[in-house]
Amino acid sequence: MPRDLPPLSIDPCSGEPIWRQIVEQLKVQIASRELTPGERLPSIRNLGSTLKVNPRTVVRAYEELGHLGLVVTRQGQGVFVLNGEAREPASQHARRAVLEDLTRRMLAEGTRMGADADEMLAIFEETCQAMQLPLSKSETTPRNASC
Amino acid sequence: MPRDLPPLSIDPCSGEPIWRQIVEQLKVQIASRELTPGERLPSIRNLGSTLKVNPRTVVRAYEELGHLGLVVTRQGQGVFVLNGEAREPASQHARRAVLEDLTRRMLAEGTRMGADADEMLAIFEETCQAMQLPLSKSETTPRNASC
Amino acid sequence: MPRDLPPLSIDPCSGEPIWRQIVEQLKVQIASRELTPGERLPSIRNLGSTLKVNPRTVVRAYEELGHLGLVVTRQGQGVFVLNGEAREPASQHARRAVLEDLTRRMLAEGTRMGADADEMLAIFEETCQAMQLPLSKSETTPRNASC
Amino acid sequence: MPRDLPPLSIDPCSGEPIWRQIVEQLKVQIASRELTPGERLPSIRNLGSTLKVNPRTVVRAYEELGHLGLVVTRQGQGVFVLNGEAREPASQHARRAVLEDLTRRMLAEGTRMGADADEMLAIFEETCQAMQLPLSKSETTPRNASC
DNA sequence: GTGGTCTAGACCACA
DNA sequence: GTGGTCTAGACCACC
Repeated sequence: MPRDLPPLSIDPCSGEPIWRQIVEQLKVQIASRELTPGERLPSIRNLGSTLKVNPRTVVRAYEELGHLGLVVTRQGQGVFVLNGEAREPASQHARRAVLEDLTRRMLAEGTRMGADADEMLAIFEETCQAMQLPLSKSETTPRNASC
Repeated sequence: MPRDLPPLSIDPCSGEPIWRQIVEQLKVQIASRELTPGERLPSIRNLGSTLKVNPRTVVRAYEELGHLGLVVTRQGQGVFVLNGEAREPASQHARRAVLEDLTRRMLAEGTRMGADADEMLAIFEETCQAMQLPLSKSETTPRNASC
Repeated sequence: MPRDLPPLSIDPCSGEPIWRQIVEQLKVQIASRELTPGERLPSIRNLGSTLKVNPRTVVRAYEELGHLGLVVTRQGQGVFVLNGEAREPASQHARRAVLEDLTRRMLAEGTRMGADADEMLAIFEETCQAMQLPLSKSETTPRNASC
Repeated sequence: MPRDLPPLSIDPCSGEPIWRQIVEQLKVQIASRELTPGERLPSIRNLGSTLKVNPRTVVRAYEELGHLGLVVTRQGQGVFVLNGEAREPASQHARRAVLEDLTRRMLAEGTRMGADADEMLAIFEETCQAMQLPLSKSETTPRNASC
């Protein structure tokens, strides 16, 4: 008996393709362990009717997740989340390029909307916590007040 | 005599539309003050031939920057960077929603590629510095002043 | 089965760009509820061939309506009229500035053509009625109820 | 000795051509008698330097006003406002078509920005008053309070 | 010189 | 079927 999976929110009016919206949200859920390795994703028909989108669109999203190495399709059984540790990580150099680019875009968008770097850092740290990605230098732990 | 403007790198094979690639890079350059308020962007024809893309594609990008409130076009003169301070910022609520989403995506992508939260925080801070967005960094300043 | 949509009249010889003519007429139709919220606009290709203009020109018009917050496009499905009530109104101050300017221009043009204020007021009131924008008209209701 | 003429405000960033902005504002000033028949407009060089625009642009605007029959150029002497009564008015039918169109656009734009018909009527009446275009049914005059 | 408009047509992505 | 992107080129308007 499959547990209730975390919901997805789709905006058909957004410029972003629906299949990509699904991919992005599932990527986040997998990274934050809301979807755990070995777990089965909702069936294509099921998710399609839940989100009120064409099943073909769901197929497109699951294919993309497969290409990214996050899920695997077992014929006739369904689509399953893969174990992250099993995948070999990208080179640090490649990671850095991608992450710098994403960070630059986030900072640019935040700046455009009037946020400063501190505000964005706070959001960054909170989001790490919310996604259960621990930061080693826990700057929110109490420091000896008596010092 | 116009100064040399920072270069743009376009990948026509990437799935991302060329005009959007231009927008993203110019957004970053404006946020980081590589392009300063009042400065003129390269002319449409000029940038088109530099990037080897159709001038119409550049027009599309400049229009989008105009809708984002980052540039204005003065007829017959060119397209100019607007002063960010003049724009009224988005509500903190709206900012937060957008920035949380972008951050979640970045963290998810980083996790997928094998980075941990500390590595991403380091990249975040370096990128802030590189884009000249100062952090007050109170959490790294010594706390033992009273010690 | 889509109903017959109200016709548009385009004058390619007018100095006004065709896409802007389309925008203006659709704005009026949306304001007067000739096009109701949720309704689909004619498809780009369809309207293009109807008006004998290039589909790109129609795209330009629909994009502008999107930026004005009057329509949204759903990928692969079409362009749909948005619910006006859902949009938050502009500040009264901003409204006033724009409307005063438009009114001044209308009065100036009418004066130039030999109309007086009463004639223009009559046209104003009739047009309100034709567009189904009800006036409370307290100033024309009989005031002698207590007499 | 020419009196100080009412100022013009030009926005080079607005999409509207500068020469048309000049035309529109002068049309309003002539209709409201801020510029009286027989009066001389500022010289082309003068207005060009005042508004910081190319003198050619001013020429374009004055030409248009000439075509509209609002001013006349006397070689070597300047550009003069014509007497409105001297022009024969357009047919009522033509007037009506133009004014209805302008009114529809104003109502559509106001509706988009969240104004209702009463608000727009109030602005209409105030603007008539500000432009010295008297309305015969003076709905703002006091009615017998004792009734 | 600058940007803006319109056309014609190919190709792709989305649902 | 829908809309989105890119190209190529002509022509105009603006300053």
